[in-house]
Amino acid sequence: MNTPHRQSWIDIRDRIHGRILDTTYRPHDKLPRDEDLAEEFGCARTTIHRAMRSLAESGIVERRRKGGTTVRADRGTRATLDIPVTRLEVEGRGDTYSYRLLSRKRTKSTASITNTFGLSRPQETLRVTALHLSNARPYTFEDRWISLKTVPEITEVDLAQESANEWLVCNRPYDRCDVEIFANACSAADAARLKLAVGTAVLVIERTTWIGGAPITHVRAVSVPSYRLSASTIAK
Amino acid sequence: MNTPHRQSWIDIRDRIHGRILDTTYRPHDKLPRDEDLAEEFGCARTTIHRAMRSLAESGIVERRRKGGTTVRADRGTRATLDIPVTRLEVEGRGDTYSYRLLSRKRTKSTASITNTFGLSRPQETLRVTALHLSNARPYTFEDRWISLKTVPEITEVDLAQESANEWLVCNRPYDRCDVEIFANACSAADAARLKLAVGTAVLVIERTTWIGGAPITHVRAVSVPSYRLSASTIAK
DNA sequence: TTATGGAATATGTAACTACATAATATTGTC
DNA sequence: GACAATATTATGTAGTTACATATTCCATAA
Repeated sequence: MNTPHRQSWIDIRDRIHGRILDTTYRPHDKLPRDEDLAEEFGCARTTIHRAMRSLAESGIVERRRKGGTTVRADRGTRATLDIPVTRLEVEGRGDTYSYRLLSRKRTKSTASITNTFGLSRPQETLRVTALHLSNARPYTFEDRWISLKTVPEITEVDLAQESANEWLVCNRPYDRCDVEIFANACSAADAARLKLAVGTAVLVIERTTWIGGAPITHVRAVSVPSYRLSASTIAK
Repeated sequence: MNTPHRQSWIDIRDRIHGRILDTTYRPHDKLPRDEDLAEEFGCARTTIHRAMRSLAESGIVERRRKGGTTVRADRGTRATLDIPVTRLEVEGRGDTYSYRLLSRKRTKSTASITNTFGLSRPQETLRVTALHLSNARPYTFEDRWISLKTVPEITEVDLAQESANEWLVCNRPYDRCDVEIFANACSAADAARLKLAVGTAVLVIERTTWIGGAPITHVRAVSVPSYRLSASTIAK
């Protein structure tokens, strides 16, 4: 009698992936329909579907209704980046975290920020600059703009005590986040705050978060030269 | 008679997310069991499961067998980064891509590369340096080490014609990829290759890929100052 | 008190069915 | 031949059932 043999979607995924690796299916090729693969592998279509979703999420194949599944030819590197809350990042290394509020000012958004927020006219914002320290040494400087229309309560938060970042993370979840990462020569102002030489190469992370289409905050975070982002993609 | 009312897992996800946002469920809190939520929302447990997996992938909740689902308190920013193949990135902007092989040498891995590859002893490698150009101007310089044990065929590829990157992407898929991103002051050698002033701030992306535990390649890619990585996380 | 070894339990998932949805393909009309 | 309406089709997913698996918890033994 036959063994029902429950098959794991991971095995199926790896077998399909294997066929892409050994060029049975080449870039631009169309794969068989889920149903045919299911029959071939002797599993349910849902299992094929689960495997395919994983491959699609990894950027290995592309799936379209009615269009079928094709092997992507433009596959680069796809990695999931985790940018932790600075305090936890520092403490996670066993270092001592501290935080210093540098400035806090109610102001209208500049043209650049207005544009980043996708608005047609300037809006009232709270601009906050602050320094995150690791073992009492400057670690990350942040220059933040908070929309007072979206987050009016921020004016009542004691930002000298609690970083805007953490207050927002805990109280203002977002449904969209844009991130930009680039290298920059440290300006005189940033250099002074981070105690670096002017022109030092620093990593800048800019983030803008939104909720329901409304901008919450935009922040430019400049970190010391030792700062590194890392990611690892392992097939599950 | 009652309407069966098919519910989407996306709706369910948003409702659960909403409860996290409005602090019905707070960081560290344990959520009800999937089965109870299913009954409450009037849907199947599989639908709750699908929604929960999405929330877990976004880093919003943490799930453990028997342990249940908890709201993460250490949530930072999680973004999926796509690092495209350089040629496609340049061409995608409508610019003209070109490629120049600078050097190609068989050599033993240095201590640093040996360590990166997770090996105990040096291994034979092919070291390749090359320049990617956009509109005939230097764009990215890459310094690559390819394991000759894992990829012996690379010696037969005409790397003056085809970039090692693209050959590897098409012929040597990987199941693990480590990525590191940081800012660096351009060395004299890198500056000459990219036609930049020494010390210019540049973004460096280091990647190591593996297949079945065996190292394939390690590459250090240095890009011109205008280079930016960007990512956007939109809740599906 | 400390191991340890087995229940109990919450999540994980495979199979099956039925239907939803988005594209594409086809047909009909002008 | 151009275009719009319609049929077809491959993937997407909800619901159900049944079982798998990882932990925690607890009872028992050392």
